[in-house]
Amino acid sequence: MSMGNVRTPRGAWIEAALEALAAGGPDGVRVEALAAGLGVSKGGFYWHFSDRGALLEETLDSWEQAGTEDVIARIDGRPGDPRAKLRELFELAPTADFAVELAIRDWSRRDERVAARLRRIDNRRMAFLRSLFGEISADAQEADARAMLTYSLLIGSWFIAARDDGRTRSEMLGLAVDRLLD
Amino acid sequence: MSMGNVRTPRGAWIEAALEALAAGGPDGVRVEALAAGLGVSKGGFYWHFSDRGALLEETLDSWEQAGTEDVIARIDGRPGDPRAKLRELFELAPTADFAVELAIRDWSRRDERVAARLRRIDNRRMAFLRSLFGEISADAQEADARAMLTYSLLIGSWFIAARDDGRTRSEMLGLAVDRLLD
Amino acid sequence: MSMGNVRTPRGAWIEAALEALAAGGPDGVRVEALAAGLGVSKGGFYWHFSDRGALLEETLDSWEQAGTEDVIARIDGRPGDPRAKLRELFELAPTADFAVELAIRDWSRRDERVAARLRRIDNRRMAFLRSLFGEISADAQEADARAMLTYSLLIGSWFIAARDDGRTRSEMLGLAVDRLLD
Amino acid sequence: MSMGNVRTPRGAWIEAALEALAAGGPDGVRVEALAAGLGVSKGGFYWHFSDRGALLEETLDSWEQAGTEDVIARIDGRPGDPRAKLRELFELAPTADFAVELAIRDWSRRDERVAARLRRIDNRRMAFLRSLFGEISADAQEADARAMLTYSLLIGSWFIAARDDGRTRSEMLGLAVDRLLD
DNA sequence: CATGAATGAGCCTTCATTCAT
DNA sequence: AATGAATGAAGGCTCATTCAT
Repeated sequence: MSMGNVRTPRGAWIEAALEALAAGGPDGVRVEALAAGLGVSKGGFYWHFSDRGALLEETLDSWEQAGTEDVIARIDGRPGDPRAKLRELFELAPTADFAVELAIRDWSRRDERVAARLRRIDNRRMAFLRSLFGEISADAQEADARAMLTYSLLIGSWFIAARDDGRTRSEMLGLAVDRLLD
Repeated sequence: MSMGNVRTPRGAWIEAALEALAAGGPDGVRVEALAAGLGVSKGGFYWHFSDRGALLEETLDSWEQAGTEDVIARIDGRPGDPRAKLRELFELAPTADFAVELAIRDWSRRDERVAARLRRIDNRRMAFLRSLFGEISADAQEADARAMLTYSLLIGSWFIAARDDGRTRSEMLGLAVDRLLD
Repeated sequence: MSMGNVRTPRGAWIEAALEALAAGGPDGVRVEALAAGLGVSKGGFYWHFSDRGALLEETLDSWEQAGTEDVIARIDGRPGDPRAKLRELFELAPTADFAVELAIRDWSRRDERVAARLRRIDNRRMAFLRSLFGEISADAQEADARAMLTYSLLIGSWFIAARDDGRTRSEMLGLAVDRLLD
Repeated sequence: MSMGNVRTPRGAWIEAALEALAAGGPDGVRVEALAAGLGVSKGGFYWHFSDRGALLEETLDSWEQAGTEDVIARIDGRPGDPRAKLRELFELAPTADFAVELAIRDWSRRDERVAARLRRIDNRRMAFLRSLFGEISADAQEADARAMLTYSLLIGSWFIAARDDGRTRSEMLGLAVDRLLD
C-alpha cells in the first residue's frame, strides 16, 4: 500500500514556487517557468490553482506553517540550558529556507498582507527568544531587549556582504553570543 | 548664468528610479511608469539613457556615491567621542534612502554585479565602524567583532517587523548600544 | 484520419511570411501584420516560433527546399531532348515564387547567411543547366559558359522593366534561346 | 576664392542616403543613422528636407541624373567600332553605384513611382544598346533582341552568386559577348 | 543652421489567463 | 488531469517628426 507521502501535483507546484521565490523574489514566480521546470504545460496549472495569486498565497501558507516552528523546533527539542540553546541558534547553517525568508522579508515591504504574515512569525520567534532569555535574566525588559538584539543580529548577519577580510560570519557571531550571554 | 533643468533632466529620471526601486525593487523600475510619473512620454527616456539597463546602472552609481559616505559623513563630521558618535548612529531616523538600500540588498542576492557594489559599500562602512571601535578598544580583533555586530544590528533591525508590542525599535537599540559600548 | 489544421498551423505563418517577404522584403515580415492577415492575435505567434528570426529562418528553409527543386522538377520530369527542356525553361510563367526569389536575392546582399543559402541553390540549378548543355555540347567549358549565360538571362530578365515598347519579355527570350541553342 | 564644389550640406545628406540605400535598401535610409554618420543632429535634417520621403525622392533624382548617362557616357565617349564598345561594356568593373542600382531595382518592385524611374533609365540604356547593335545588324528586330539580351545579361550576371567553381564572371561574360557579336 | 529634448506610432516579446478537446 | 493553442495587456525599444531656443 502506498503511503501518502508521494508529492501531490499541488505540492510540487508549491515546492517549485518556493524555489523560484528564493531565487527571484515574487516576480520570479512565473507560471510558465514553473511549468517548464515541472515538465508540465502551463495550462495545467489552472487545474490546481485558480490563479497565480492563489499559488503565491498557498506558498506563503506552506512556508509560514513550516517556518514558524523552525527556529523553535530545531532548538527547543533538544535538552540543554538556555545558554547552550542560544549558542546553537547562532551556529545554524544557512539553509535553502533562508533564501526564501529573505525574499519574503523583502516582499513584505511592498505587500501589507505579506508583512502581516511576517509579523506573526517574528512575534512567535521573538516570544521563544524572550522565554530563553527570561530563564537567564530576571528583568523582563532586559530579556526583551536581548531577544530583539539576538533576532536582529540573526537576520542582519545574513544581509552583510563584507566578509572578504577572512573573518567568517560565525566567528563574529561567536563573539556576539559571548557578549549577549555575558 | 546657466538655468539648467529646463526640460526633464537625467537626474530626474534617476531620482524617479530610486523611488521606484525602493517601492518595487528593480522590476519596479519601469520606463513607462517613470515617464508617467514625470509627466513625460516614455520615448523621451531614450534621449537620456541608452536603455533601461543603463538607467539602473546609473541609478546604482548615484546611490553608491551618495550611500558610501552617508553614514560616515553624517556622523564623523561633527565633534564628539567615538561613543557619542556610535550612539548617534543608532538614532538616525529611517530615511527614504534606507528603503533603497534594502531593495538593493535584496537585489544583490540575484545579481553579482550589484553584490559587488554592495561589498564595496559594506567594506567602507565597516572600516569606519572599525576605526571608531579602535578608539575604544585596544584589541583589534575585539574592535572588528564589535564593528560587525553593530553593522549587522543596524541592518537587521530594519528587517524586523515585530514592533507591535509597543516597544519601539530605537528603545531596543538603545539597550544594544549600552551593551556594545559597555 | 487526422484532420490537421484545426487552428492556425505553423505552415500558415510560413506561407504568410513568404507572401510578405515577396511584397515587402524581410522588413516587411512583421509579426503583427501577419497575425492580422491570419485573423489571429500576434501573441499566438510565439506559440509556434521562438521569435521573428525563427520564422524568417524557417521561411527560408521552406523556400530553399521547394525552390531548389522547382526549376529542375518542373522541367526534368517530362520527356524531351535537352533543347526542348531548355526552351520550356524560358517559357515558365512568372509565379509568386519568383517574387519571393527576387526578394531573397536582394536580401542576400545584406545578409551573408542568406547569401550562403542562395549560393547553394544557384549551384544546384547551375549543375542542372550544365548537365543539359552537356548533352548538347561536347566541350565542357562551352557547356559551362552557356549554362551561366542562360541562368543570368533567366534571372536578369526578371529585373528588366523596359517592356513598354510592346515587345514582350518572352518574345525577346525566344530569340535568346535560338542563339544559345544555335 | 573658393570654388563651388564644396559639398553642400544638402548634397552630403544625399550622398549619405545613397550609401545607406546601397547597403540597406530604402528601409536602411534612416534619418537618425545618416545624421550620426554626418556628425550632425537629426533635428537638423528637417532644415534641408521636408521629410524622409523628400530625401528619398531627391536621392533618386540625383541617382537618375547620374545613372542615366553612366553606361552611355563611359562607353560612347571613346572612339571605336560598336563591337569594341560592347566588349568594353562587359568589362566594366563593379562599382559602388551598382549596389545602389540593385537596391533601387528591388525597391521598384514595391513602389510604382520608383518603377517608373527605372523604366525611364532602362529605356534610355536600351536605346543606346539598340543603336550599337543597329550598326552591326541591319535587322531592327534582331538588334532589339540582342540589346535586350545584353542588358538582361549585364543586370542578371550581378545577381548570380554561383561563382565558386573557379570560373570568374568576366570569363563567362566573355563567351557571351562572342556569341552575341558573332 | 542646428541642437537638445520630447512625442507618438509601431513593432517585438513576455506572460497570465482562457478554453476546447 | 492536462495539453495545445490563442488572447490581451504590458512593457521595452526605435525612429520619424516637431519645436523651442
